[in-house]
Amino acid sequence: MMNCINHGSYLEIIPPEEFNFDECLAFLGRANHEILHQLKEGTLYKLLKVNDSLILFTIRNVNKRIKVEFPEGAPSSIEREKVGEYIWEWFDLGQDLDEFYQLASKDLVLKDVVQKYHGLRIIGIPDLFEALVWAVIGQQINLTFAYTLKKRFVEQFGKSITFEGEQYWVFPSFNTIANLTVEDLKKFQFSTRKAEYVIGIAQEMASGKLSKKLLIEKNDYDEVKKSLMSIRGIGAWTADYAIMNCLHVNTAFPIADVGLHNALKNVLGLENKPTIEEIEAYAVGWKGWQAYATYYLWRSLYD
DNA sequence: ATCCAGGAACTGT
DNA sequence: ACAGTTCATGGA
Repeated sequence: MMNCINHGSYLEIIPPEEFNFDECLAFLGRANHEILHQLKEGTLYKLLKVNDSLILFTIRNVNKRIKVEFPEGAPSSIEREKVGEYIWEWFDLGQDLDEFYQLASKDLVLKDVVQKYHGLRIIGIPDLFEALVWAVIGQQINLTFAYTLKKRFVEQFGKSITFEGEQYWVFPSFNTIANLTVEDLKKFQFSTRKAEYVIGIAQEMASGKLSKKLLIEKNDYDEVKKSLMSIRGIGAWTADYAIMNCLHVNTAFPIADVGLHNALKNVLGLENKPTIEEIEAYAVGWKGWQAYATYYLWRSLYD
């Protein structure tokens, strides 16, 4: 299913028709505090851990294709393949958005945003630990501070390489975090709760009780959500956030999300943020595509 | 100062 | 099952 040509020194990914690389970059570029990727003049830089090696790659748009290069020299063929798979999943390129666009073009709430950001895809978080930790960090604090906490977390416990004077980071492994104490994280302004949640999730994954593979095997949205919510620190919002960003399930719907509420308020020109009941009413026509509806509405917050 | 932030657990009914 | 309270900290 992945449409990727391995040229040896570089990769060429052929995205599906409904894809706009610039829209995706616009979304990625919204977070100027982001530490896990960098955007320079239309080129995206990212460091990826493949087995035990750290691979730096760049991606940019060349003739409607995604060109992937390796500034430090091309890794092995298998590693290049892994990088291609990562990008394919990261940009959710396996998704056929036709049905969503059909549905959204007739929806009063979504009509304008899907037209405006056409070709945008859910730029996910393929790593389950990263997806869950990022969601927990973001719980009930402003995004600016959330990025600050994430930066400290990554710079303290992640790995990095330096290339042409810039440092590139990969997210910490759950094995590293599983061995920390709450105090280790409180030093970086994590609250006691957040520290407990993050370490608990790491331990759950280190023990093998929680993994992306196990969740995928459930192959059922409700089961996956229930399973995630049984973990301390993961409520409905965090579960849906991870399900939409990591497992690419389009029925995931973080309906309590404040960003979604603000987006709806703006898009609809409301006086106040809508209630959950009102959002449920707006969303009756989004069935099967709640995650994409949410994502496009999030995108509208960054204009 | 004051309100709130891409919530969740806990407590009491 | 449901509603109210507490947690924690920085941004605007």
